[in-house]
Amino acid sequence: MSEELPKAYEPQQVEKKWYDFWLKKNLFKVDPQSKKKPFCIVMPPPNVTGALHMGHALNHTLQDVLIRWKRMQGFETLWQPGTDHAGIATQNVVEKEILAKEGKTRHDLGREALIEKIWGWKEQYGDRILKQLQALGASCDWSRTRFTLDEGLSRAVRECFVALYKKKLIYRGNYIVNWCPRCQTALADDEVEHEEKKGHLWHIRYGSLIVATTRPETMLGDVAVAVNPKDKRYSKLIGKTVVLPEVGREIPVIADHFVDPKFGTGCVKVTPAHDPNDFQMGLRHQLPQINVMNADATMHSNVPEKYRGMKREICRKHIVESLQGQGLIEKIEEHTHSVGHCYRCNTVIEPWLSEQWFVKMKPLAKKAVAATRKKRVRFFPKRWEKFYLSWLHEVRDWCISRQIWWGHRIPVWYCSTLGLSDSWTLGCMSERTSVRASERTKCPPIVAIETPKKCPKCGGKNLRQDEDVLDTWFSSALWPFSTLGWPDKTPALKKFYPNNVLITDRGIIFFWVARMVMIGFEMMKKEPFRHVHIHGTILDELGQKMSKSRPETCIDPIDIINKYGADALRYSLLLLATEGQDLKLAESKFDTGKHFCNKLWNATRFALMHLKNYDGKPDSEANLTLADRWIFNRLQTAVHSINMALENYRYIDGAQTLYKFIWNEFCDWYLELIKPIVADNHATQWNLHRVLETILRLAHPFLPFITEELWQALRQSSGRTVTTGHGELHRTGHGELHRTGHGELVEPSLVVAAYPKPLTKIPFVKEATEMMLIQTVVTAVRNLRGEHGVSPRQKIQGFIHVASKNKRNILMKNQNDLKELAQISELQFIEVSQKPERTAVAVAGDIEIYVPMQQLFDVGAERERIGKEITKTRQDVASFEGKLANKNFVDRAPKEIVEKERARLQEHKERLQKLESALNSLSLEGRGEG
RNA sequence: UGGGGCGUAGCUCAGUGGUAGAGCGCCGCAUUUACACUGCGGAUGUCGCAGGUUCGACCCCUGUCGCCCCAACCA
Repeated sequence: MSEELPKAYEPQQVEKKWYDFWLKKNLFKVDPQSKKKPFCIVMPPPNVTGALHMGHALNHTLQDVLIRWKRMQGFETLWQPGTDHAGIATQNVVEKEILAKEGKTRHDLGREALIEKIWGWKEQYGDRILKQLQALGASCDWSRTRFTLDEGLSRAVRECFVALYKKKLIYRGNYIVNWCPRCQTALADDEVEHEEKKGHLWHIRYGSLIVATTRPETMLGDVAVAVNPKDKRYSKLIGKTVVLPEVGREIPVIADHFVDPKFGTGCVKVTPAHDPNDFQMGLRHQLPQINVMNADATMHSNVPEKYRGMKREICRKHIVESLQGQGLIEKIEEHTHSVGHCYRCNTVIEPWLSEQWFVKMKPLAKKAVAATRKKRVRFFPKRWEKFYLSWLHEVRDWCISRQIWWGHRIPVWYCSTLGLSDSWTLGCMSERTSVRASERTKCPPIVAIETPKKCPKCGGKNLRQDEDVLDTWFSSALWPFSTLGWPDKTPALKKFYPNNVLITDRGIIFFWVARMVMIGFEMMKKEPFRHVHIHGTILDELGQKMSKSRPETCIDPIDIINKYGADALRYSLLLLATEGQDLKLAESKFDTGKHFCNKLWNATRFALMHLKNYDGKPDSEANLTLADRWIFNRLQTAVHSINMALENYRYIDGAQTLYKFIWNEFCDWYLELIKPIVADNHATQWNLHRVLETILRLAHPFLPFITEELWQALRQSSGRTVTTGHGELHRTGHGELHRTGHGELVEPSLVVAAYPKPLTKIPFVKEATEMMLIQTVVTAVRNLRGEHGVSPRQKIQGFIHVASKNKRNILMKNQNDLKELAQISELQFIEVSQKPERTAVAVAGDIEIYVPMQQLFDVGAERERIGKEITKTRQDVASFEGKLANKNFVDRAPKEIVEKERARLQEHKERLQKLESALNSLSLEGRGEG
């Protein structure tokens, strides 16, 4: 026997010890050569600059529960960890730091130096979030940790880019894109967040017309005014021209169906270089595109001199003032509209014309849709499937080039043999567009996995790589196979692709899930994963998303781990994680998990105290008490439902079942029942041991740390001869042996112990029913005490009448338990006629328990109590009678339902009768007394 | 404008076509006992509103109100 456990669970001392032990024993390490069935989850790679937040905590708890469960079930489990290089975010972080520390911008440093600095930063801080995941208990194979920008994954990105380019699924084009003037890069459509903003609608006179605009500063790039062809007001003007104020340019009036005659004045200024709709309109009418802004959203040199270099917001002010001065502002209206913001830095997005690389999405989406229809990819809960399909149906081409330096540089080279200047790489995209090196040389771009030595067309050696890098999500899209070694045909890739399940938040279904499915099919010909489990989003107490910009809304998981323990954090989250529903969180919620851990801790403490003299040897089931049999029945029922719950991603059901079983059955009833006898009953000791040991295995995926601590303590307490219930231990594939050869344990850990398997037939069903009867009677007596304010410890005398012979036998046989739990000193089984005078009565079904009043019970209170029960029972009886009096019900309802109602009516009638007679005798007594 | 979710006890949320559940909180009782991070007992609901289907609706259908999320449009 080891030292006794402390009185309360102290997670801080336990967690680190076991996590280190698991790592040291390589228990999370996968063996791709193993013959065991594979089970693989890839972690949604957290942002390398990130710190663990509650969303991660929930997401990784769910993954860990699943992976630990499967590992214990004997699967070869891989939980693939890693981080994402998060191009824009990471570059922003490091740029800010350099500016603060050295006062330098990235341009002062230059590309190579900045990238070097970022790698340095990554080496120093990049594993912070992974360490935090370890504190949570995440059982990933850390030896396989990958980073989207590491060498292998970069090769995968280049392979994929080249393959898609060759299939004409990647193209380069001059389009209007979402441009963040602060990050100075293009963004994909879904990287733009729209916010409702109060603004103005300025009505500006353009010669004979009045246009309405929310962005007067873009008028400098206007090339036309459009009206609806059916709009009679303006039909005469179509084909005419007007003079653009401020600029003096003559621009045509065109007719286009896009224009809504009912909005504003019905006249739209057309600025193809600064508005996506105008861009399309411009293409339809072959209009020029005049870019009036620089990359930083200051005004370009092609606008009137007085506006050049102004920020767009300032320019707007000046233009409006100038127009007002000329009397050209006809009206200013309040106008609310949604404005796009950069999802990384919240700067207002500028729609901007530039040359970018795109992925053609329609053909990819088609395959993904087909596969989803064929159930190759299934969503849990199912509704997210529709959500994802509807996005795929309307998918637009994906802008994948980013004008930043941190990321996978686009594997495209341009031949510049003719000795052109570098002008095409300048920051201003319009200039860059106007001078294409490749166009001048007439050599096509070279798209290659390896850096080319010379131009295959002209043999020129003056090659220059495209300056842009790829969207981070491009590399994330390859994650399910790039992490397994692709493009090499590794054993891991063979064994673990497709992955079994992806667990994530709905927020990245478009960004990531859909793109993985599309790219997975395109590159691997197979779905990346079979199931997608979408869990809820964590909200703060007020139901708002937790946001770094409002730190007061955030609860830091690491704080919670320090204060409550990782198991408490995990378990509390699991109890809140309703299927796919968002969860409101307040710190107080973590008490539940903490209390539960402490309960389990103390139950084990109790067991260890009472197992001190247990020899660790099995006994015979024949020697088990009713309580022993009952708890074994309840245990097996729990085993069954917890396995079912996990099978269906219903973590909350699993966690709740565990809670109820451990707290309300094992602790509240079983431990109380065995208390008086366990110390010298070998069979019960054996049963207590096996049930507790199974509980710890059952609970381990939910509560990895405390269960390991307790399981090891239990193991040591009974020496090494104890086998693990129904289980044997699994080999992990690496390092030492962890299983029982023939009952002998070598370096065991709960991590690789067998998960309790549901038995084909749940045992001791009869005993479970018997126990229920005892519980009913005990509860009835306790209720009586409670209602009369009689102390739970105050022993009372009891007389019990049981109409059914069978039930009476059961109760007689187990009267010691009954007496113990109900604190009855003397219990007599009687006929109704033998009922003593002056008693309080509890009625449970067809059983009556009479308790002599003595000084403990108050006649008045008892009359009142019974009166209340009678009222309620009468209501019940009336309700059943009403139902059964309804001919339609009796004729049409299923027979068994009608029978059930009849039985219930009978039961309640009897109960009523008993209560009435009890009240009656009390009343007589009352009169007698008076 | 379209899609989706939610509305059940004071709070946070489960739930099933057959008399409404849990945790927390609240009230009463218990104090050398595995655990006060405890035990025993109790109270608490027009299941958003209105219709419909059904023998029977919290559950299915229709409408409606409120809150939230997503997408599209917004000159």
